[in-house]
Amino acid sequence: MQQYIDLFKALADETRLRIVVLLSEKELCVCQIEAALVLPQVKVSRHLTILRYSGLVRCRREGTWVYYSLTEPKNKIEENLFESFKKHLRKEKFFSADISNMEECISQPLKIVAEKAKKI
Amino acid sequence: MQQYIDLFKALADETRLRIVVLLSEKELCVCQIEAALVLPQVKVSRHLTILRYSGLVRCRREGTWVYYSLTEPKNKIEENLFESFKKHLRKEKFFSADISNMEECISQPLKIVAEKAKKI
DNA sequence: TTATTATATGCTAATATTCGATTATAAGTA
DNA sequence: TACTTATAATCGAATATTAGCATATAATAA
Repeated sequence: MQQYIDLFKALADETRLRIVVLLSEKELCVCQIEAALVLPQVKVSRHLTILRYSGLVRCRREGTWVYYSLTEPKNKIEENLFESFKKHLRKEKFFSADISNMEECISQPLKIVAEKAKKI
Repeated sequence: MQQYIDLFKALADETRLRIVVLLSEKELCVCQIEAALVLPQVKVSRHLTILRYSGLVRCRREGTWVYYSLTEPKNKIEENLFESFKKHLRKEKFFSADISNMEECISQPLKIVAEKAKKI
């Protein structure tokens, strides 16, 4: 029971939902998420931590950069929901704009993206 | 965007999630929900109001009794999620107990159920 | 070592959510 | 009409969540 409450709580915040939709496309590092969503470092990092505690994402460090990705679904609800995100949510205006931004970001070197993110 | 946040917020509460799972089985009146979930009237009524505002459920009055049911899904995410509830969540220990309780309730006359609910 | 860069965390104020107790409403019945 | 029953709404206290600023950590470079 609690696992489902936690799942919906994790998704019931705009910043976190946007992050999750981005990550359901691709593993990303923090500065790429900041730049794609045009959100300040503290905000992104804080919500990534919450998502990590909720078990929805994991991270791995590569030098100074930390890459985040979705974890494997822990139950059928989660599995179907995330398939649903990839299939439907990404097409919605708001989310597709985020994804376009993200795609532009990942086409550039991390240093440039980090610079851009710093100015938010 | 906001519609998805609202959806997950609505489901991110134990009482509301239990109610929604019950209602995805069958239209029910308030006292049947109280009795099935063994929760006091105020609590059930308040959360039904929240679910009503979120657009997940509707109600119709029949004499003194008010019957609640799920509305038609407003988007693909909602549609898939609710199919998922009917297919998977109902089988989980916690929810299947609620559903058994509910089934016993609906086999009895409303007056008896209302009496039982009053004692919670 | 110190400096720099990328990311995380403490602290606090603002805001939102939940709850229980009480009171209100609306329909049915005597 | 008054009375009962089923359900809803209001109020205040307790608790949880979010945001921003400042600071901390961890890796790298000089």
